[in-house]
Amino acid sequence: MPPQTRMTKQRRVILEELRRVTTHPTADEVYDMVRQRLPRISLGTIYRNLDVLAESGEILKLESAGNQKRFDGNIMPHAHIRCTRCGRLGDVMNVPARIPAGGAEAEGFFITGARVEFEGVCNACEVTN
Amino acid sequence: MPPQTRMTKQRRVILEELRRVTTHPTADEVYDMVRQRLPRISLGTIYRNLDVLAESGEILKLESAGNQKRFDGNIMPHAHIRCTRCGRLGDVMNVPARIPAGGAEAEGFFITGARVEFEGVCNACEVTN
DNA sequence: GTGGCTGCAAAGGGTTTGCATATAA
DNA sequence: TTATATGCAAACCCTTTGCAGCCAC
Repeated sequence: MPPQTRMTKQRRVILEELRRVTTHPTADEVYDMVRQRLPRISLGTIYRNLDVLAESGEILKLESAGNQKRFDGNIMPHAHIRCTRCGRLGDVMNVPARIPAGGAEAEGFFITGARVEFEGVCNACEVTN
Repeated sequence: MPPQTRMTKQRRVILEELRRVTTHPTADEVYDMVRQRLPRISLGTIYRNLDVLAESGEILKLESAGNQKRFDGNIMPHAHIRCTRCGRLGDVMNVPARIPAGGAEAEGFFITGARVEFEGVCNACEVTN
């Protein structure tokens, strides 16, 4: 049987902080947020809990472009918009159905484009299971 | 004025190898490919040239999900599909307009989903220019 | 009580960079 | 000739991991 998980103080606070914001923080940003309530928590614990919480479906580990992974306490499927300068990730609630060539203002961003990425399992991986 | 660039042997071979394949290699995969022709090239040179070539628009640095960046010698805009197991990135030429709930076989992948990511510049970055 | 969890620190993987030398233009 | 590019190696950033002690259940 799969190992049990324990709702430690650290895990609970990480989850609370992630649900409190809509900013899709990186692991070190979560670290800063949580440290204000649990000053002795370690970055390793942050990473371990983010993985556990993503694994159990309580948060989303965002498979988005960019150097650092970002996390989302809102598990409802929704699209994101990424700032190509600073990497900030915003939620997309209302976006014009058509983005004109010059760009469009929406969601606190000047939107310049969109990208579709399909995902699946390639034949090579399907064979080797 | 911007600094001039020189078409060195290394840069030319990197570009040729990238145009020869449709596999969207990572930097270290490019390294392996190029080393067969230029055994003394260094990984640092690979990274520097991939950046220069992407900057000048001769190749694409793919802003895709995943840990490692991937590069594309085909600069025509086109969508990609990523293997969630091994990270392999394929070109999307023909995909069913509708992916059924169970998934669909296409492009050498078993496609399970798709993700849209908008991109632009956030208000904070627009202000600080 | 005990197995999962923590803090700490070291290691890991991918990428960038400083420097002396080589070379395209 | 000379500024750009190279090879090498060290540094860098983000993330993962080994370990001894701790604590949720």
